[in-house]
Amino acid sequence: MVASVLVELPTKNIDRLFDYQIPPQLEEKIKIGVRVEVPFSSRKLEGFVLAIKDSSSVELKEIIAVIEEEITLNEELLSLGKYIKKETLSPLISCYQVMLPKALKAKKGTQIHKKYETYYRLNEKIEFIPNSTQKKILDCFLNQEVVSRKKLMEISPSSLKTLLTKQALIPLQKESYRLSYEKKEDIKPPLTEDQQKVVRTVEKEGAKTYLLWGVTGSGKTEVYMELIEQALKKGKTSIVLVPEISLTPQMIERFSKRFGNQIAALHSALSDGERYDEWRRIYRGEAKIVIGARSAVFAPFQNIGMIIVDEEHSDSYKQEDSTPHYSAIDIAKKRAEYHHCPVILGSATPSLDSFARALKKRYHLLVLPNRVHKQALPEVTIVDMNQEMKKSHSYFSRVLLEKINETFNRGEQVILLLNRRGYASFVTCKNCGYTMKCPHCDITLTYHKTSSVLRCHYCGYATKVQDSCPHCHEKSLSNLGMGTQKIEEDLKKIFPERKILRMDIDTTSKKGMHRKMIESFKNHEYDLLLGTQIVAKGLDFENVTLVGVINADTSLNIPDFRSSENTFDLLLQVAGRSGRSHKKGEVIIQTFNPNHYAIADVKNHDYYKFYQQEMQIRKQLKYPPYYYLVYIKLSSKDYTLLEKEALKIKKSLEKYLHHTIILGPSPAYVFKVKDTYRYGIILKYQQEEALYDTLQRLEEHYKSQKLIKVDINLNPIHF
DNA sequence: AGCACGCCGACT
DNA sequence: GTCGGCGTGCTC
Repeated sequence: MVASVLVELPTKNIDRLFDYQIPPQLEEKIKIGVRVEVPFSSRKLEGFVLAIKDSSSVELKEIIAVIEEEITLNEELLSLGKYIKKETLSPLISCYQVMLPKALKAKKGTQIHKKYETYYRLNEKIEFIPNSTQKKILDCFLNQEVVSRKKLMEISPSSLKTLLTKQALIPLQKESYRLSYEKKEDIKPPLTEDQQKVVRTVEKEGAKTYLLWGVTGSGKTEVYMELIEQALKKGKTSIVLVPEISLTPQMIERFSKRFGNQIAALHSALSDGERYDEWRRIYRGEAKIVIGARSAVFAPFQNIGMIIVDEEHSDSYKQEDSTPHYSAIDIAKKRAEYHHCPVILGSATPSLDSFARALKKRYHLLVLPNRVHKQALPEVTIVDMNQEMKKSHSYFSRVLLEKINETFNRGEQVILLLNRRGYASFVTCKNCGYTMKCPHCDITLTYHKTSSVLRCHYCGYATKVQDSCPHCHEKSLSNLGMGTQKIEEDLKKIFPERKILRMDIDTTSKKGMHRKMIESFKNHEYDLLLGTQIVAKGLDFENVTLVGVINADTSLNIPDFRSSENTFDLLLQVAGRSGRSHKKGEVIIQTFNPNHYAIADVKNHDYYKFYQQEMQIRKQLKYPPYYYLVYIKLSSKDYTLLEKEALKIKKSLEKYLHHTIILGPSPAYVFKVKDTYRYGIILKYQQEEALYDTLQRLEEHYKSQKLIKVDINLNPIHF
């Protein structure tokens, strides 16, 4: 017997099947979908068996071993991989690789395995005169005693090899880290009428995609849990997707209280061994509910009864950083189709895309218009910082300080948001808050320090940096910035007798720290929680009655057509942290753009009004959901070659795509990374028959090229 | 990704 | 002329 194996090479230039002889002792274990180890040109590789046949036309080597007998890609996942390949123009192997945890690479029976990486140190005994590339490698050892293989390979694989044969470098193995996780049990409250109505509708309507639009504090999680319970009663499993699991510890806690060890949580803090165990529990059907980030959508369940995507507007559901660039929401819908089950997309601020579909009845719209405890949504006050800055030179307005003080005196707690999204290099006026934008794309211009030029990285428009503001003519253009640390210090000076807790990447990076901080704030060990986006989402503290936003504007300045949407979402979400229980809540939003609709519409919690205004702009400027986008990223170490090739690609795209707007090539937002230059081409289209074939040819043509890399991202989030 | 093969410049 | 550096191509 012969097995056709899709080999797992890290590069994409091999994405095809190789035939192997199945040795008699493995005949029973080899099935379609299993992961195997095979010899491949003088070393071992892993791969997936995709076909079994009687004979082959070439001389064959034998399969070495089956890596994991138990967990295989079933029929559904095998066809899902092909679907992803088609949708994302990615190599098939990468589509299967995203489905299974890396931990499966561990041999069967390994519970905890340590991860090692190759490093090198200098061999002092060897002396020779290096050439220039070799010297670059040796220079890496000036500051460090050991340097990773990865880093040296980036300089020059062949020179590294030469140095190794000369024995100028000595290899050694270094260990990486791992983490852990826990669970407990509990009870449930009765559903409100609104919640019951939603549950009944889903029961009645069945297998559809639903958009659950529920205001903050309306109890979406209770609805999710009820729907999952219904699925459990029918003997079915459920998948719950959350944006970034480490940011939603409260969600996991509620689920584990209700469902105990029926849940499996897949989060980034799991060690490979733990992740492996969770996957086995899922595969064996011991776990019935999976809660996890994007990749949990591939949970290998047999009979799915419910798929939930919480905070569906979150950009983390799209895999942007590596191939395949898939959307977990699309995969969820595809899997739901297969299993004939509902998909619930939940949010207080649905993405424009989803809301537009709901209005067109392509999604079934479900609404939770009220908060659970009949509490009104918090009152929002918008503070014009243009006026404030003239009076006091502080970034705290007087009204914010007053309100903080009052809240403290009532024995209640405060959350302060420092909106740090968008601290990129854009130029803004300190006097009037004006930000330089591209006249063609309405996108914030990016400041390039080296050439002192402002550039639009959508279309390539460039202009010299002026020294005075074109709006108010003051000489006060700058790229401002302040950190949570500075604000924490100032707050401590203003309220010396109060306890202040700072939460940002710096303070929560340590394992378990985030959860611990949330606990202690909940227990009122602190009066004020100061943080970045981390404090805006999913947190539920009943004693918080004031939310303050120090700088609502910064995220408006991100050079991204979604910046208004992202700003509005963030503000509405953080506002929702206030007055969630029986006490009335308030929100103070400080801004230099009090009339911008992304800020003004937060005052009345008016999602629909914001939606309508933003849709108009999207229509005018030809952005989604009116137009589809494709981002083609080109990268190379050779700048001239890249520039030449980018223009060539544009020309050829123009030749084949007649109903598409082609922007660029323009330098990427981060133009040069590790000596690699990056260009981008953006496509905008509504209907383009030739698109798929053209992009496929482009991908095909460049996939074996070493000097130029082409990365195609359909419906991109970031550019 | 590795490794062989094969082409071109520097040196016994 | 040969040695060894680096680009090209193949891997069941």
